[in-house]
Amino acid sequence: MTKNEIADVLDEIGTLLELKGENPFKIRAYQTGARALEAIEEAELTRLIQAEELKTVKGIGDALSQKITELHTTGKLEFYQKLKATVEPGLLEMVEIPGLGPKKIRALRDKLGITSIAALTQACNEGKVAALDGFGEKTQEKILAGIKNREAYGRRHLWWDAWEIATPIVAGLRKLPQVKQAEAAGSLRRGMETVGDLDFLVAGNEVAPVVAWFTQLPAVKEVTASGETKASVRFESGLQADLRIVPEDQFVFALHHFTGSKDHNVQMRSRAQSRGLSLSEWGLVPAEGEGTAKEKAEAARAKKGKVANKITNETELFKALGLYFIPPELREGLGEIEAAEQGELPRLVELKDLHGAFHNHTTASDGRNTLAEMTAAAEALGWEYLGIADHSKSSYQANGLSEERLLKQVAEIRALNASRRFKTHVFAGVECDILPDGRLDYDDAVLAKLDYLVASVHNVFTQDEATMTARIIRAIEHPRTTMLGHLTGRLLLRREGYRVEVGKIIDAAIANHVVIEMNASPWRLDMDWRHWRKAAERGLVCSVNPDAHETAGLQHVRAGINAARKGWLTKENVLNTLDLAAVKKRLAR
DNA sequence: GCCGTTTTCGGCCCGACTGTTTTCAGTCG
Repeated sequence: MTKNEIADVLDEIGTLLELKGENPFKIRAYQTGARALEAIEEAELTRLIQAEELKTVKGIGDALSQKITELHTTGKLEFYQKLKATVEPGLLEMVEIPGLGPKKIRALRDKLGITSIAALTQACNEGKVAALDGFGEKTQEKILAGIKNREAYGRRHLWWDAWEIATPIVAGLRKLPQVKQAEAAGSLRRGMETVGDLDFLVAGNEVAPVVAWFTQLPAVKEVTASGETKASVRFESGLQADLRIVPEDQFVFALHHFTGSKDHNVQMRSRAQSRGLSLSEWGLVPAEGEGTAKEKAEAARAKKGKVANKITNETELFKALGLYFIPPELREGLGEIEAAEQGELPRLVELKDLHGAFHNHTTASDGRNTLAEMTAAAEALGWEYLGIADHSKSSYQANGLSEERLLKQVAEIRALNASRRFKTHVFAGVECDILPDGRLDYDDAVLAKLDYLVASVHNVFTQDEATMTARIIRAIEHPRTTMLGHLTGRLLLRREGYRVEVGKIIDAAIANHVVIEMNASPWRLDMDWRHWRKAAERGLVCSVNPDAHETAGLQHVRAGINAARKGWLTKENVLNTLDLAAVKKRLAR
């Protein structure tokens, strides 16, 4: 079993234990263990298991170590199977209905014998649920609405789509006279590849006009809540958004809190606690004494107290806990706090570091803009160079280029550069299919005419993991291969990637001086950011590639930079931060 | 179930909101 599959099992064990009413801390231990596991590379996991050192991983102890080992070696876990047999499968589905948690689900099962969503729907319609102790009319309605919306609104959204909606809203909020500061927090701010909902945060004292502006936005389809400090809406796409308005001196704490992630916040609070402090969205206050953290923070503000008042931005908040500023993208609870304590946080790559980008398509294959249009767009972005890489001949469906058409395009590119029509230099490349046996799609004589080559898998996704891995490694070992395209072929929210042994491919890429791309298409963001930190430490070079099929697609490098930052990458780790002269030198190797 | 610059036992992040309640449990983030 792969580590992600094992992590899924641990998460499910956590949910099953919840449904059985187990100790909440035990449940959390399984969830923490799952997160710890996801942060380990596949090969490293194998090594740890063989060396019996799994217990050295923080969050994994005796029990989890034994269970992970069993899952990894046999693909099964007796404990899990027995546990699963004691909980009706329908109850697991019911957890996804908003407003229903383990306690209520158990009450429904114990008192009404409900073990499926269908039975639950019927009981609600018959009014039986409202009659239960602890339930009522509102709860019954909410459950029915939740069941109805589960399909339509339960899904996540691409970061890019969420960002396009959020950006003008933040700008609009900042223009309101009542607003002192405004940010979009949450997974959007952390640059996650997909976003569940939007969290807007505003500093200001007047609530009503801001809420009114927000709930009357043209894109709003439905206002789901509107209160004294908060409003919630749903957009046409099903994307939900919360707006919170807080006093100006609380803004920084709320911003940090609602940016998350949950794991990061848990660790930060734990750290505060070990220093005799209590951290919440209200402030950072001494932990001892009477009252909640909220009351203490309010008291501190009322008398212009020291702790809460001094901190006006996140840098100061982190500093108060002995940490350097942690960029939002790193706040996943994956070691960023330890690194911040040691002063070992990387200086993350930024959008403005890019001098150009490889892997872009034109009308020659399946792009929607011509070579000249794409080059003009790159010039408008201030890029020194643009790499063209249209599809190769085996990609019939994408109008892949025959040898003749490819060589014609190379000649066109050479002529365009010679004409000095654009300031942007164009590199002639190809996105070359990796054939099912790992060979490339053209003869060496043709490939020798190119400046660079992106090797990608576009067909026969069904090969088993070992075969696919060997196929890709063979392509990496080809002397003409510059970089590997979309490592797994995944399409976010639509299609899983094909199965590959990522660690082996990373090893092969490093050994052969092959770059692996961060495909910046918002649907791909492949290779996944979770692999990059360790891969880059071992010497792997990244290229942030837009995979643009039209001029607007070049902008997608923004999403790629996000993902690269989540992977702890610096400017030095990214090929296309090099200037033109340096890139030419690198490609000539 | 995990973990330990006071602990190998006794803790484990914190608060808002909702709906159901006369003081709070459950859910959510």
